[in-house]
Amino acid sequence: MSQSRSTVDRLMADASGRRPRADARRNVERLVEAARIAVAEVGVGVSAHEIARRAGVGVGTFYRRIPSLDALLELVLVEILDEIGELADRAAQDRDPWHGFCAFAASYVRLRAESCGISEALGGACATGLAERLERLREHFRCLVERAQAAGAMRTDLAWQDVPFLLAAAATGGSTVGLRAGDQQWERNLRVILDGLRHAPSGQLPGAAPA
Amino acid sequence: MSQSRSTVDRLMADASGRRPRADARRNVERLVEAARIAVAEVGVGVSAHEIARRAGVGVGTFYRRIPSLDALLELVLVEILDEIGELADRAAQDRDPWHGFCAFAASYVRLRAESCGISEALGGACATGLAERLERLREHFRCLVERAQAAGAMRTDLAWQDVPFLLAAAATGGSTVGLRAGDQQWERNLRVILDGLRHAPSGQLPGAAPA
DNA sequence: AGGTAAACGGACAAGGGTTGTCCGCTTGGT
DNA sequence: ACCAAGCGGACAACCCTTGTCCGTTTACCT
Repeated sequence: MSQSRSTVDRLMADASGRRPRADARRNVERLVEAARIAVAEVGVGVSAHEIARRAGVGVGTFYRRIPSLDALLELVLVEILDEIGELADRAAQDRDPWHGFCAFAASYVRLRAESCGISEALGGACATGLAERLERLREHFRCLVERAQAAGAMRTDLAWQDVPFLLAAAATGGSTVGLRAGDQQWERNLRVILDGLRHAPSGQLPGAAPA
Repeated sequence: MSQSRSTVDRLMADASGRRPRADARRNVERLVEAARIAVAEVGVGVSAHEIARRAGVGVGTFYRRIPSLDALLELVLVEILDEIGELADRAAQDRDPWHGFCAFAASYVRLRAESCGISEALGGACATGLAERLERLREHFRCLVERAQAAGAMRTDLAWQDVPFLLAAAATGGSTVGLRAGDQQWERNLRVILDGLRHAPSGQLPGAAPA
């Protein structure tokens, strides 16, 4: 929320020193919040009109304060990526490496499962502002995984680079073969994957670690 | 290939008894093959022009024999779903339930990983012709999983409905946090997941099995 | 209360993508 | 050599997108 406040402030910043009208600020707040929800529900492909509609304002109002649709989307995504970064920081300070890793994994998978926009942002090639965050995130993954492996809690026949893929996998929801995933499917998936990560390997992993 | 032949034959079938010209048949073959590759590489969102371009023919040629883009896509998808059904049949006849399950899982995940169109077809709400195949496929999953569980090879705290989600998860490829998956990432994912499926559970799974 | 500038909403233009058609030209088969 | 079947791709029609513009409304200040 504090994040969201500063985001709104940045958008409201005006070249002239004039203080903006109260309804203007309220509408920008609504737009940012609507964008956040829409990105989660619809994904990064959401349209400006759709966000305006959800915010209960016209498109004109959208474009008065927001430089472009892409700018708003990047704002929202960067905000969430920074949250993920904080989660990783906290997990890295856990006394128990395995417990810290599991805690982070759960938060990460949950965020991915609940916001398809974040999954897309993490998955696809993306804007300049995000690339920097992704690099930090990779560092976090490396740190958490290697610590858990060093503590003997995680199998060592896989590379830290495998773990982002496995956690992305755990977040796979939607539906398959006509079955619709419940809200907790990601937790069930994650449990199985964590069990697979902990136990002794059943032979050499095929292929090489991703670069 | 024999599948593909009959598919082409169906498309070439003409109201009048006239035998079609050789170039016409060749072009339809090329179109079906191009559609298959395009569905794998691009997904079910591929356009008619794109398929024609890949086949090296004009759009006019596309629409002469093919009733609609959707019809062609469904044709291609049904073909692959039927292949998957055959794989499941074969796996169900394996003497060793766990080995049979693993063999099917590997083929299934591989197909999903290598054809994003199939993943989409399995994942999304879909056309009438596919729904029937999905139902058969669910039956196959249930059979394979319950057999492996009855043999004591697979943990029993999860439902057969969880397994399609886990295998869909294993097929997750593309890229995450800026890392691009190699050709064998799905094999590495699957290995970890299979290890997680086999071993004794680490407590009750959260939530309920998907309906 | 009333004046005024800021803000609003949504019709609109412009652009890009889609499916599917049509017709002048080419080519395979007899 | 003939000619119908087949070909290619320009084209129409449609949909959805982003972003602009302007007549109307509204918050704020005196």
